Amino acid sequence: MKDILKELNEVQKQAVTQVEGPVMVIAGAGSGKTRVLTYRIAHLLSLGIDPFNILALTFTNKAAREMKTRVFSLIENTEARNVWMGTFHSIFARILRVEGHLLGYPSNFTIYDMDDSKRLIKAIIKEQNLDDKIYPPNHVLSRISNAKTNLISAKEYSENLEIKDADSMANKPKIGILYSIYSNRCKKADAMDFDDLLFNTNVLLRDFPNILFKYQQKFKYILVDEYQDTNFAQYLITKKLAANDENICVVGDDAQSIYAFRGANIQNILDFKKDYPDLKTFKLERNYRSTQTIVKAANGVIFNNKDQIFKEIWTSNEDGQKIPLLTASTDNEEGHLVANSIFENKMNYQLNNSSFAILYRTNAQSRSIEEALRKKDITYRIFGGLSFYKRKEIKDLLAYFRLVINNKDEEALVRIINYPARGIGKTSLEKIIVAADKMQKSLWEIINETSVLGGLRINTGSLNKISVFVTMIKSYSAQIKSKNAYELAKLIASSSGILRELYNDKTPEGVSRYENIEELLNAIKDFSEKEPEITDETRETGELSVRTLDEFMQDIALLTDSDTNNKELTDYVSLMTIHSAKGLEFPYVYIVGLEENLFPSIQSLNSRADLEEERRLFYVALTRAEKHLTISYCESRYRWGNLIFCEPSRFIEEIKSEYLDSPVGKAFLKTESNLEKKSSASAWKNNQGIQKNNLKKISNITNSSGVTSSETELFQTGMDVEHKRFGKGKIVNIEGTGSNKKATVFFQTVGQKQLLLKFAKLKILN
DNA sequence: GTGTGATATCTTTTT
DNA sequence: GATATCACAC
Repeated sequence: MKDILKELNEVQKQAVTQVEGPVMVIAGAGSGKTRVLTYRIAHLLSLGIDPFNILALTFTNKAAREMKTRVFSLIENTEARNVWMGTFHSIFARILRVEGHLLGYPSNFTIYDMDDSKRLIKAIIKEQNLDDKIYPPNHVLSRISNAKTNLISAKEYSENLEIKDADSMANKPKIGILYSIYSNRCKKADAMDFDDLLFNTNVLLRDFPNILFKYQQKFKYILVDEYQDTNFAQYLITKKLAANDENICVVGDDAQSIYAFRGANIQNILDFKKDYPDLKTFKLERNYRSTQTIVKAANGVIFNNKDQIFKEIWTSNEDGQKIPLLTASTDNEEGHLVANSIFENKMNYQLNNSSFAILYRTNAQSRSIEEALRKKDITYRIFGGLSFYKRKEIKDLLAYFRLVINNKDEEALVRIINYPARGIGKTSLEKIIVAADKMQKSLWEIINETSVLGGLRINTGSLNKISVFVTMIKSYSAQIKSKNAYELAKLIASSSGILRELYNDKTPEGVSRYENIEELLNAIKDFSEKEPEITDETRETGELSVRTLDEFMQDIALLTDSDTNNKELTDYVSLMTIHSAKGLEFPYVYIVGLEENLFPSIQSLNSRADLEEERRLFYVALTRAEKHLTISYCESRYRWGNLIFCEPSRFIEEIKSEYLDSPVGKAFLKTESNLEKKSSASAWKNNQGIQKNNLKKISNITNSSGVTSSETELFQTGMDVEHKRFGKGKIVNIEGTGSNKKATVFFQTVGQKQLLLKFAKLKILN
């Protein structure tokens, strides 16, 4: 093995080689945090430490994957794949699959995602005859989630006077009851939600000392990434696991703590020393990523926060260019300005699309940007948002898999008992749910017992249909262990009627759904043919099992972000929220939508802590940039369909003017005061004018590209068109002449297609 | 019991 | 502007 330590600076090397005892690494943005983690793992392995004794925890799948690839590239030895590297949730799920029986869960328990939890809580609120205006599902869910991440059980929640008072004061005294019903229902369904994975792991380690001991022995070396984002449950679990040897190394940056809203407690990193008096602390303050300008601008911004560990991030990189501030009158114009700027930079410096990232505060902002990029024919990819696994047709088929694997999975059952329509309607289902509640049984147990089902006064037609359904699911369940994942998945997809249903749907949406199902089946095929993973069990028995459907489902249950691997796309501009950009870096970064009430978000303005979190978020955004950073805001934007006016964000002013591209920087102050004085009517008129101008500009450009008189000449870039089969779309590019003229059209449902205009029979929509 | 239009709510960020 | 739910007709 090469001497990897040579590739580290002095502090990094110390952090990597301090193998024994508690270690905390405070790693500023771009200071080589991931480098320290990966080299530390490599170093541990090079010392001959068994990979099975190493546990590395991250927050996102992306980070886990990144870490794996980087460790693999450092260590030629394939043993590295036996290190337990993964997200908190996936590692704990793995433990619970083995040990969960102690808590009364089978190893095939289902993991409920947010949608499932929401559906369930909604149903419960309704069943309890509560007003969902007083008990908004999201709010109830977040109360429950909050309790769980602080390890407060439903029972403790109801008995806690302080909580009781708080809920009564808020006129929501029933939340404790909802919590306890929700927990019961999950339990009855053999299901855990995201928070349960943490909560139950803690219960397991708390109530079963022998299990705690087992994992303490196993995980002799623990590494935790992004420690500033741990919540109480995660904090306590890692502490327990490390209690024996105290070989725990946490890496983080308090300035980048951006998950307080979901229970992360910044105090965990600030107080780490209290738990481990003989802690060794290393501060990585040298930034290798960004230019002087970017580093100093970011330092200036974060300086406005009160709560932080003092550190001075510095860099010896070049000064770099100042930060341009783009001012747009509308969100669409903002998109154009950004797209133009990217286009120019690409041309001037001969850059790939992948050198660029556009970051925003909310997912909804991506649309105007997307349109502008499409018009400029710049390939992009959106991360987050509606991922593959969240699409309806995919969730439907997955619900079949889930029910087959775990018959008690209520959410899955409700979803598909009548999909495709098989004559089991609302009334029958309601009777089943009521009976299940009364008898404290799962829905499956009700419909699986003919004697019970018979007593429910469901009409005989439906009764027969239910029993056919039960028989079908049972026949699949019987084949889980014998068939490989792909064979069984294909069988279910076709014989359940899902494939037929979608095949018969010839609308563009239907076609695309059918293709998505095919894609899912292909993914399962890949999975089935992949070499089986070496587990602890394999290690003991030497047996490599068939890759079955339930293994596949375990693999994907916790994949939520953009984890589908797009094979064709390689060079694209990245679009994502700042939250999902954490840990990434790009040469050119655009931060858009810097407006009051959007960034900082309107809901963060009430408390200092929330505002500071927004500022840290801005800090994260700034420090993603390597060479060049651009920020932008607009004076008006569409939000929930209405035009609203915006003021520039306070964060813009927090960047010292010496780092901003000044002429634009000064101008915004004027616009701000002007805008306030403008009556909304005149501002609106003004705005219309601007939009018209923009339209004109665009059509001028496209008009200039060759004119001959034929029908195909009517089509121009940017037009909205409709296609008989693909539906509505937008022309993004036109090339060729005369009868060979081709158009690239981006369709809402099926994506980009190249069409020969003389055959396409496109209808112009506007 | 099924399918279709009308309408309310939504937008913070994610495992 | 988009989605999920609801009322209503068949």
